[in-house]
Amino acid sequence: MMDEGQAVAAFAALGQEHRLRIVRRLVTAGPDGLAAGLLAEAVGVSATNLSFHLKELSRAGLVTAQREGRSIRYRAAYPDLSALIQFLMRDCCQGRPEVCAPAVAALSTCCPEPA
Amino acid sequence: MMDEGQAVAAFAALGQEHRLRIVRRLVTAGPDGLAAGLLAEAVGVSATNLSFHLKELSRAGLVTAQREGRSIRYRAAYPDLSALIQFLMRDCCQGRPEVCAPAVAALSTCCPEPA
DNA sequence: TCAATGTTTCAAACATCATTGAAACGTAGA
DNA sequence: TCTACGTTTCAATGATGTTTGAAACATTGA
Repeated sequence: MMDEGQAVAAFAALGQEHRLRIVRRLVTAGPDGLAAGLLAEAVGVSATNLSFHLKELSRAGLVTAQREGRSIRYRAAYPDLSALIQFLMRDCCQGRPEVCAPAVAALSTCCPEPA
Repeated sequence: MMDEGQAVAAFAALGQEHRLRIVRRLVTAGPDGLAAGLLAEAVGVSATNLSFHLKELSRAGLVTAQREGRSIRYRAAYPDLSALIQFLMRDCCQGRPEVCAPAVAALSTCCPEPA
């Protein structure tokens, strides 16, 4: 269960153009993730700058790193992204389910069906 | 459909302790929202500081304002919050539905059933 | 019209974040 | 062991964000 401090850190991490691009690129890359070098190219930042942002995202728990030979492979931390969404919407249904139903509907159409 | 710039602004707005509290308090307040004065008390910031943060949230499209006598009533912008969540998860299912299913499941249990 | 209330604006001080280039680090292959 | 490669660390700079208190603004009721 995510607490307020973690959520603030996560949102702050996502509230930066390059970092948001990094996360989205990793999300679309799927569980295999992507090496730092490829990420830098995809996002359009210098290696130095990418490293800075990855450290930030890592601190926020939004990505994970794993060395692989000379490269370092980064992956989106899917469970933490889910937890973040949960946190934001957690309280919204208190007595008023209609309020967050649109969000649920939107996400449901994104994925065929939870198995 | 939310674009990258809007999403960055929204996440940055949420990535600050006081602003996140403001939004969550407004989310739990439901469609009736809350007057600025009550918000300031609930969140624990000065009126001046609250005003600064509300302007930021307003710029990001996350809250709306409406004057009501001497007070100004603020409300969470539910559609924009939904859009933000959609944006974050939009691409995650490309060939890999299992990746964002947990997020969908989490939100589904939060709300009984979308009508 | 005056005073009281609720909120915002402004300017100043302070704190935090992003970017850059050079240097260092770890790994792999010759 | 040497060199090349991929990545991170460091220090310096510039840019942004946050907080504060005083003043201004809008609305209401006397």
